[in-house]
Amino acid sequence: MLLLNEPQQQAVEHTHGALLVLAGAGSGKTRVITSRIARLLHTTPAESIVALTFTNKAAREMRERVVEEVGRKRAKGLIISTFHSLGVRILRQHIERLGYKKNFSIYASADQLRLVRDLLPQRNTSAGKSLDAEMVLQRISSAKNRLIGPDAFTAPAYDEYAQITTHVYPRYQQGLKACNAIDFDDILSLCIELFLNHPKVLQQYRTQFEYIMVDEYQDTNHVQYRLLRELCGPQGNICVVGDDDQSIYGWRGAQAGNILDFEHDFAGARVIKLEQNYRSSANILAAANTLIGHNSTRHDKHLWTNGDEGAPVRYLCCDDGEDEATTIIDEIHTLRSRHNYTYRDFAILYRTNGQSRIFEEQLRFANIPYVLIGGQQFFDRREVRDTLAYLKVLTNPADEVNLLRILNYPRRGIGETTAQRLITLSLEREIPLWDLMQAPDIHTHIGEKAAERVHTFIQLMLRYKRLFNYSDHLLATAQNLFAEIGLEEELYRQADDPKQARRRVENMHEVVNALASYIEREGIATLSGFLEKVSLLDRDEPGRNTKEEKLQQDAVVLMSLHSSKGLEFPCVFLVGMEEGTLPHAKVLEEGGDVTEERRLCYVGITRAREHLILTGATQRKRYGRMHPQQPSRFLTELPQEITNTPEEEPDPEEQEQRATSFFAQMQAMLQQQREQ
DNA sequence: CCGGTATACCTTTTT
DNA sequence: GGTATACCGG
Repeated sequence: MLLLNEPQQQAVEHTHGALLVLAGAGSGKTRVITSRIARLLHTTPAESIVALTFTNKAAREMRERVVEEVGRKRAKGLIISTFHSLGVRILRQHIERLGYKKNFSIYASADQLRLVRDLLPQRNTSAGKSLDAEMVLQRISSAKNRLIGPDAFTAPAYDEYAQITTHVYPRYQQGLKACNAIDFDDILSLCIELFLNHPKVLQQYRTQFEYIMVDEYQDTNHVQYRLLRELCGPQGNICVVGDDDQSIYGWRGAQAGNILDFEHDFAGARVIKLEQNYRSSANILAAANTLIGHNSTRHDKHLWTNGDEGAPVRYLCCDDGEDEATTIIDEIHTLRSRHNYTYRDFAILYRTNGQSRIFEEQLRFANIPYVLIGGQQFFDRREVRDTLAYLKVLTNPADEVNLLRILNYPRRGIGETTAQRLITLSLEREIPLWDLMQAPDIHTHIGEKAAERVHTFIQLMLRYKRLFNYSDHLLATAQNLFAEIGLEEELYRQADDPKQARRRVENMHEVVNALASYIEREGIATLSGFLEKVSLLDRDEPGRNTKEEKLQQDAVVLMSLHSSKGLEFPCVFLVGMEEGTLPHAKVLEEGGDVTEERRLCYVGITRAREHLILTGATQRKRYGRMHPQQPSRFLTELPQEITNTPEEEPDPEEQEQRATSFFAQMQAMLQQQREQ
């Protein structure tokens, strides 16, 4: 085991009071955190140590590292979780004090949108376009992140959508409450509300959480900052770790100011800088330092290494997107045979998830295994949402957004008209939909035929509700339910393309698999427990245990720059180095923050250990049309030798590689033909 | 009430 | 190039 360097050691030993660790990329901050936890465990019970991260993946990895260091037994009881998981954990215990029931649902984007759409006035914007629910939702979300409630919300005159939000926000919040649901932002803001209104509850947590650690502190937003303040109290032992140069979530309300202000926010705070880099070659670090030097407001840091110069960083300018992909595949073949890399040593990083498509196609064509991280959220896919909607309603019948969603899915002859009549009646009588549907006299309002169908539907739901409550066979019950309502058949019927249908059915099965592995992992498995996990977007969970996934282990990794933070790879391809892509056009148009785009690029560069290759194209297909592209401004901000490199003379060895890669392509092609 | 086609609009980044 | 909504005919 390697020794800690001097500043690392200091950070580990400073256990009392406030501590800020400014940890440059690759400076071993995870080791500091885990060593620190290990050290605390000598004197403190595990339950009083809390470590907060932003992603489930980071939390899981941190726990694994701690377990490696101190053993499973001593790590037991440690609270290592995301902010949101901790929030839900707190709310599960105390939410009744805030007027919600314990079986509350968590609404993520799709559910939220549905709710907002129903509340939106039927008029158009001044520009004549129909109202965009997402714009309203954005404003609600950002208000909640600043702890501004529906009553306190005010709109500047120039912001038309904020004006609308003034009316929608209060009703949105009422709507959530009526559905016994909270949205993502509520998870944290309701915790604050709880703490402010119930000091005793807060006191209980303050006493329990003796040591608090926060990873990626530069990404905290206002609510998270407040939550930390509340939890750690005036004298708290709080240790935050972060790097302002890697702050890339400003658009989500993260305040890099939190890390810049830490010293006077928390009295007597100690600051320790970690600048020695253990990850990247000197060439890669030079690129990183030069680029980030173009940002002005930041804690001054300079990464250095004892290591070698390493391979030169390269920039490859390609003709178009397809050429970019095949160029990278050639590079993978070359690097792999020269350096004995495995596929998982390679990562392809891009600005937007949409860029993954072309790489997927070409990798598949070249028969190279790959894994796609992130992308279209698994749980946002329609068939998955439909499947989950059933489970949500069965745990929380007040959840009318999802009740209406499944009322006529699969088609059972309860159309829009009937649904509207039910809604109206429910408002008139002030009875929840779920109860109304069981009323004996609804046929007089919606007609005999419709009433009959509603009756059949609600009887089915009631029956399964009982089964889920009283049967031990969670999994079998769910499977029976989906079989009985004929979800699979519906998916086949709906899809116009059999391939697409198969994918959707697979996704539906994946939900069942996720449920199965949840049951396997958890001692006491409940439907609501499962839904909670799902809502917290633990996107690595589904299928994590499937065989396919295991077989694919040795695979090239594809992901967005945002999700690459915290990871490292021997070989990194940073693709789409073009104006409009990185930096993204949206940021440039809206006069947004180019420095954040620069940090994003910096994050990408610093993921690389040995080989870093930047690529871009001179033209690219956009919305199906070719469009000329300009090289990214960030290329001019790198050391000159990277962009000046003339094409190398292809040496004989390389030519041989080309031949090999051609051979591989032929093989792939033949393989494909055989499959058809 | 349903399923088909026309069409508009679009793409950041994620807990 | 793809997807979500709008509208129309059965």
